[in-house]
Order: sequence, then structure tokens, then C-alpha cells
Amino acid sequence: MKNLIKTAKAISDETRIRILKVLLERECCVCEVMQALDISQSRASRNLGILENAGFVKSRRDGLWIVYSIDKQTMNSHAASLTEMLRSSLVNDEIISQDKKRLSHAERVGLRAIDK
Amino acid sequence: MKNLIKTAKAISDETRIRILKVLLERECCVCEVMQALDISQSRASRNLGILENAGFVKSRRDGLWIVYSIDKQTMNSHAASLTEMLRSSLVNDEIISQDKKRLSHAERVGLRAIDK
DNA sequence: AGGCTAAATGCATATATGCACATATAGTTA
DNA sequence: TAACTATATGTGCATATATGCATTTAGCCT
Repeated sequence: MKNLIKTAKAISDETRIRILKVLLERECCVCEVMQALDISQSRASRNLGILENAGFVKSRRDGLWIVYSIDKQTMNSHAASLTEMLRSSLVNDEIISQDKKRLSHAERVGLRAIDK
Repeated sequence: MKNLIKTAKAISDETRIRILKVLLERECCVCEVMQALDISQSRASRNLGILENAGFVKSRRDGLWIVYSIDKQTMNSHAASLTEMLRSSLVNDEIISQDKKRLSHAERVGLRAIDK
């Protein structure tokens, strides 16, 4: 029960839905998620952590970066169901479209390069 | 997007998951939900309202009672996916088992008859 | 029509959630 | 090893959520 609730809460948030939709396109490091969604570093990191804790994504280090990705194998059944639901959802959503467009330009560059 | 979030939030709560599991057994009026989950009248009513607003259940009047039920036809696709996920979940959950047991004794009697 | 009953709701309170800002941490690379 | 960089996290604050209590509402039924 607690696990199911945790899983459901994880996708009950716009930021995390946007992150999952981006990760369904391709794996990303934190700074690429920041760029794709145009959000702060702590916001990206924290929400990725929540998604990881809920079992939606896994992370690995690649040089300076931590890369997050959707892992169908490791995923528990609830997360798998919800991810599958997400895959076919929001296909015409304006926000999601913008995220994907920015994602196509996102690179593995650090904070300084992004701007502020 | 907003609709998806509303749907996900609706099942991100233990009380509402329990209610849905009970309604998957059979349709219930508010007072039967109270008895099955052993919760207050306002808590039952409010959470049923949230589930209805999110598209999981519909309601109809039957004499003195308002009967809530799961309606696969009317349900939007997100709610349908989540309901299907719920159907196969928590089969060995202790709380859910207790709810079902109390449900089997629940009747359409008013507040006075229940007790307090 | 009027009394009676189940359900809905206003209000107050406690808890949970999401975010920004600033700082800490871990790990790479020279 | 030491500096540097991407990521993680402590803290404070604003908002959202869940609930109980008390009351209101809707509408059935005589």
C-alpha cells in the first residue's frame, strides 16, 4: 500500500511528469533536465531523486555527470504501469512539446555555461 | 495535463484507494463506505466526492441513499488505466482485507444505527 | 406540506508538499 | 593531492491537502 501511494504521488506533479516524458525521449543528466524544462538545479535534482526513490528511474555516473534513465527492467509493476500510461499521454501537450524542443538543444554543460 | 494530475492525485491517498477497492467489490452508499472502512461520515463523503470529480466513480440516488459505483463506460482513459492497475493490486493487503470483511456486514442503515 | 434522514459542506487545525536560496558533498581530472 | 564542477541537501516559507466537528442541504415519504 505505502509503495503504491509513493508511486502514485510521484506522478501527481507536473514537474515530475515533464521529467518522465523527457526521459522517455532519452536519458539525461541533471543539467540537461534543467535545460529541457527550464527549471532550477535544485528543483531538477530533487524531483529526479523523488522519481528514483519511487522506482521510476535509475542513475549512473558518467564522468562529471549523473545520468538518469528509465529502466523498465528494474521498475516495479506499479511504476511500469504508470510509465506505460504516460507514454501514450500528453502527445499534443504544449508544455511537453516545448520541453522536447529545448531537450533537442540541451547539452552536458555545467551551470556557468547555461547562464546565471 | 491538469486532468492527468487530478487523476493521479485521486489515487495518491490511502483512504481513496481503500474506497476504490471496496467499490470494485460492489456499489455502495456513503454509509456503507463508512462501515467498510470504519471512518467518519464527512471523511467518506468528501473522498467519494474527490473520486467522482476525478472521474473514477459516478453516483445516483436510490431512495434515501446516494449510491456510488465504478463506471467503466464513463471513465476517462487515465482513470480507467489506474483502476485496472488497482484491480490487480493489494490482493494480500491486511487493511484491504479488513475493509472487505466489514463490507460484507455493511448495510444501508443511517448514522444512528451505526452507533455514535 | 412537513418532518425526518442521508449526504454534503463551511470552518479551523494539523500535516504534507514544492520551491528558492545558499551551502555541502562527492567524485573527477590535472 | 588539490582544485574544480555537477549534483545533493539543509532551511525557511508559501501553498495544498486531509480530517473532525458542527451545521446545512436535498429530497424522500407519510
